Amino acid sequence: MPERKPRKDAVRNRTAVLAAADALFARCESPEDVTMADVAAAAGVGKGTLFRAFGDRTGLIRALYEARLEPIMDAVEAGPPPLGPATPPLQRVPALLDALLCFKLDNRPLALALEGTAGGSPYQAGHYERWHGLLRGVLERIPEPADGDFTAHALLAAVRADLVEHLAGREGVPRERMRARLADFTARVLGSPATD
Amino acid sequence: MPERKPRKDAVRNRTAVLAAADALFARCESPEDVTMADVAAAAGVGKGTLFRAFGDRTGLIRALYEARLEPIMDAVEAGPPPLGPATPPLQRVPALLDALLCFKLDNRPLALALEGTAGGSPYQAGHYERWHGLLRGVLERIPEPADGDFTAHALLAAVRADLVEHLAGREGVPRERMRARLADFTARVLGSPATD
DNA sequence: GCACGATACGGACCCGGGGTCCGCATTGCA
DNA sequence: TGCAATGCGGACCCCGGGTCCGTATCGTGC
Repeated sequence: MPERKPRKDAVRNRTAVLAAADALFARCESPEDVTMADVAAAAGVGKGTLFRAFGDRTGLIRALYEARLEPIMDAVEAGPPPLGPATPPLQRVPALLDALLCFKLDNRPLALALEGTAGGSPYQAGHYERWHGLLRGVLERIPEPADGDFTAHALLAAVRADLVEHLAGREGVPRERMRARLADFTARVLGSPATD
Repeated sequence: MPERKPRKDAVRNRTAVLAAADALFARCESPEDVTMADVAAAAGVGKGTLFRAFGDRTGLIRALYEARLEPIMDAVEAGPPPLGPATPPLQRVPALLDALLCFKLDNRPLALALEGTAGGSPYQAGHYERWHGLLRGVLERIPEPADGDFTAHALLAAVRADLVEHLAGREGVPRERMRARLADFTARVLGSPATD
């Protein structure tokens, strides 16, 4: 498996496509009105190129998403508190959720596209597995919630892209308010009385 | 607006389509491999008829969903405790969520279809508004959760069709266990220590 | 610098599914 | 029984994801 190095034009095209797609998704109302042909055209590339580079639509979106998410994942896996692994669980859980929420607020169309495209649900998206595993692990280091597995699922559900979109986009809930609400909710789930 | 009564064959066809679609959705792996043409064929009807009766795919699914949901809605709006309006909020919230969970467990493909089809998210589905308004109203009658609006969203997110599908279908979590987990989670959100 | 195999390009093409249209059949009222 | 009005059906259109292959580009050995 010699992992032969790709041709120069191939990588150039790849990055061009990534950039074009990023721009298109950022400027769109709904992710499904960014078509593959659009992306190809915007990148000055043929559809074939696009599909060869990313396999299919999901692959493209995943690549974009991963690129954007990378810094956060780094911070989570090896960064300083409150995201990094050295953080005590009771602070880390809300920090993780807040980071996820902010990420989705900052990348609404992309997150929406990923969660809406990957086979109809985000639960086979790979990312989800990682986040869920992570959260679950942290939750299990505190005694309170009996079942870390389900709790992790339920907490992650509270920051799903379309809910975020609904609140932030449709209803115009301001960012800080959403963060506060989520923090509140998380605190309540963790058992510590927050506001009262 | 005289509300002219429909012809007899029209209503016959409508019910035939409903029945056929119901059967098809019940017997399918994923809702997107039930095609409109399939439904029409199974009902012994032309596509035109189908679209005339229901407008579009979403309309069909909504009609099916509503039919299935009706008994529960009745029980919620005018039934006895623990679902009916006479129930004290602290018991009614978990009862509502449990009912919703059970409903989605019993109608997995349908729920999946509805939440996955309606414009890419369930949040403009109409049903959602109702459930959310209801839950929010009940939540606001208890002092604990500061923001009933967000709390309602977050709790409803925990019983989303694709999460239910993921857990019950993919991971084979048994029904009673899911109900218990959800009850636990709900209790924790409501501030009352449940298991410990 | 050249020639030639390997690699990538691109856009015409295919396919499948949602949705439409209109000539024809059924209905139901006088 | 006759005649609108209403509904039927399936051929048809559109559009988007995905494929294919003749052609252009790359890059390596000489």
